[in-house]
Amino acid sequence: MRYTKRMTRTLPKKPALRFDPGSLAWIGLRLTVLSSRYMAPVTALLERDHGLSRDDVTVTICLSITNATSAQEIVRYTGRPKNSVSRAVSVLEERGFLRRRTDASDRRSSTLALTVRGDRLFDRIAACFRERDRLMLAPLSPRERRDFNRLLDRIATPSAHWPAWQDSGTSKAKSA
Amino acid sequence: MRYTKRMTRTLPKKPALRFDPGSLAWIGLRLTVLSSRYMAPVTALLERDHGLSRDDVTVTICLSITNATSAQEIVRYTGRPKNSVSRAVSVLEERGFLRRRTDASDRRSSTLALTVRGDRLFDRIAACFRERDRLMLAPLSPRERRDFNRLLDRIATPSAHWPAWQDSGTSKAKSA
DNA sequence: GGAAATTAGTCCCAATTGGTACTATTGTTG
DNA sequence: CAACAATAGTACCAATTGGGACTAATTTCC
Repeated sequence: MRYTKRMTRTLPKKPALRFDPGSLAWIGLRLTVLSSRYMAPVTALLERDHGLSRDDVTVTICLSITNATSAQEIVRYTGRPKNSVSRAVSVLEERGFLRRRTDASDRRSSTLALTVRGDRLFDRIAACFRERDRLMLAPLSPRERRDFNRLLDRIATPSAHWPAWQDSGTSKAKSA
Repeated sequence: MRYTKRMTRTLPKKPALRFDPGSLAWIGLRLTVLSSRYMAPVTALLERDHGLSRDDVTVTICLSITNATSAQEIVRYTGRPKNSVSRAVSVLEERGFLRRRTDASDRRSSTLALTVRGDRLFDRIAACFRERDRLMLAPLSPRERRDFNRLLDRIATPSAHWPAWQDSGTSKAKSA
């Protein structure tokens, strides 16, 4: 199954997989590849057209589609490092996309809320995602889409409580 | 990293979603969240226990489960920047995980192949992924797993040819 | 009540990253 | 075949990133 060096010039060589995709092997990796193919153009476009970093987008979305109202909650929900979230919040505030109000009941934290401009920004972000969703789901029939969505949900919901690592026998020794 | 057993005052507020997960809304985003919950512990563990960067892992996997034999093919397959791939290849070579041989038929490029040590490294990487897959698929029955896998494949296969962006009406103007 | 521990958020800075320019080699065209 | 274009891979370096120290506010525990 090796490529012969000769024909490599003209063909847009596509490394074939060495395992059966019909099997469950590497399902998480394949899911990750899919996710990155899905996201790359989205983040590229939002960066190019609106100067938004990945975390800017994450924070904006998080404030719109979850009930998170503080930086800490965004950190917990997204798993991003807290200084990155902090930075994104500052940027979004400077650019007038969100307002920060010190929480009266806990003056360490701030209550975050998108401004009207922030809402409009979110709308544009959401449009990108919807467009991308449409592309992704194109190969499936309406019924298959519902099935896929249902199964995805069954997997994704518990994922919030997955252990960081279920410490199987893997040794901790750092190999030289 | 456990939460304190007792959170008397501070409720472990979990930002609830503001949309129906039963609907198809935000399916790509949910998939991305799942992917990052899946991957984060894997990359953390491989970094901690073996000093492997994300790209080191990517390259090792790519050389094992695809037919890629050159840096360029890895670039094309993974979408990673070529200098990152180049760096990873150097690191893996220095550490004795792969061997680089100048391609006789095109002396610009090198033929890459994992060494025996590289194969063993891959085995350890693969074990991480399998463990993670097991966790991910736990909520599904055998039949549902096959269904999910089938639908994922139907989506993921064409994703290799998705356009970077299908230039919908979105303006290119950078909003002030 | 007060010392100690915990938490929200910011700041600093070393390490990583990835765009771009560059070298070397190969392909292409007249 | 000379000149030019394209490609594989590396080097350079500016920008981004994220770990950890730090401040301020709050909770816990005695």
